[in-house]
Amino acid sequence: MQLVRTFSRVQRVIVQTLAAQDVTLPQFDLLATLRFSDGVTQQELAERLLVTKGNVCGLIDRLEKLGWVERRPDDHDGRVNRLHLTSRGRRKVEAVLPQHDAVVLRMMQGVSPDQVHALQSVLDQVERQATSDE
Amino acid sequence: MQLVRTFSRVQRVIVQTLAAQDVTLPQFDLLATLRFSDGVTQQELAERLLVTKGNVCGLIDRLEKLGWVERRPDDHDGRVNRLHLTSRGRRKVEAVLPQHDAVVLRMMQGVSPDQVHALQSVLDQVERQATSDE
DNA sequence: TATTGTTATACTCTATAACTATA
DNA sequence: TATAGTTATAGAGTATAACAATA
Repeated sequence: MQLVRTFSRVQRVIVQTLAAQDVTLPQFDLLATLRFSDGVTQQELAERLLVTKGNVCGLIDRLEKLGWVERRPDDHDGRVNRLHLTSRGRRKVEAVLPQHDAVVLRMMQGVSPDQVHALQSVLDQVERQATSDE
Repeated sequence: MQLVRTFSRVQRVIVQTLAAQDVTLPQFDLLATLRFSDGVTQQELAERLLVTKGNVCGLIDRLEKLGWVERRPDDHDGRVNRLHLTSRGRRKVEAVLPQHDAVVLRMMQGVSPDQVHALQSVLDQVERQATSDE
């Protein structure tokens, strides 16, 4: 399956690009999610990232140690933490995103707008199907 | 970037499918490569899988312990190992491949033949570009 | 009781680099 | 010397499961 091989190749390029900025893919995934959903709980985040709450806990530990993320207790529910980017964390993700996008764009060079459009609808379809598999 | 999110999603589904058959993605990658290139050296394999020879060494250690792969010394060069699937290994990969393909096909459900064709040319392009980035 | 988050354990994968044996 | 493979180390990520605190 060419599809899978190309996916792996693309991902490897992305991982390398992130590594050059000292971020892992799961970390970037988390930061990028927080950027749009500031204040989510760890449980919500685990569901969104498709990992267990135990793993999210470890991820956040590392990101908190890096000073990019912070836990704040929920006002109404003593069990819940709400997650927020620190200003350093926001600066970090804002710095990484353009480079990330640039790499993806570079890999999409030579793909015509029509093809991009077609790809988009294919991806929508695949996304729906992949999500329903879980 | 929708592209990246969908890629991750697809890969996660694939990893889960492989896990249900007690194979990791790197292991499957290696087995599938050996299936078509029986007798490659560890160095060649490392280049093909884009990991270091040290990592390939560990991967093979685990696969040898599972009885799926074996190292055989090269006849002419005392430094070289050539890698072969055992019969159990071949049975394993032949058992996993159809399920793997089925999952990919299922995710591609609802994508028209025209779109698949378009996707193919996009992937070719992306593949070329991604490879040149390294 | 159920849920949120934490902790412990074990394993795979990866990067890096020093090491050996052979060429 | 250069190359093929091995070994050591350290770290991230993941799965699983037991645990504490709160609801």
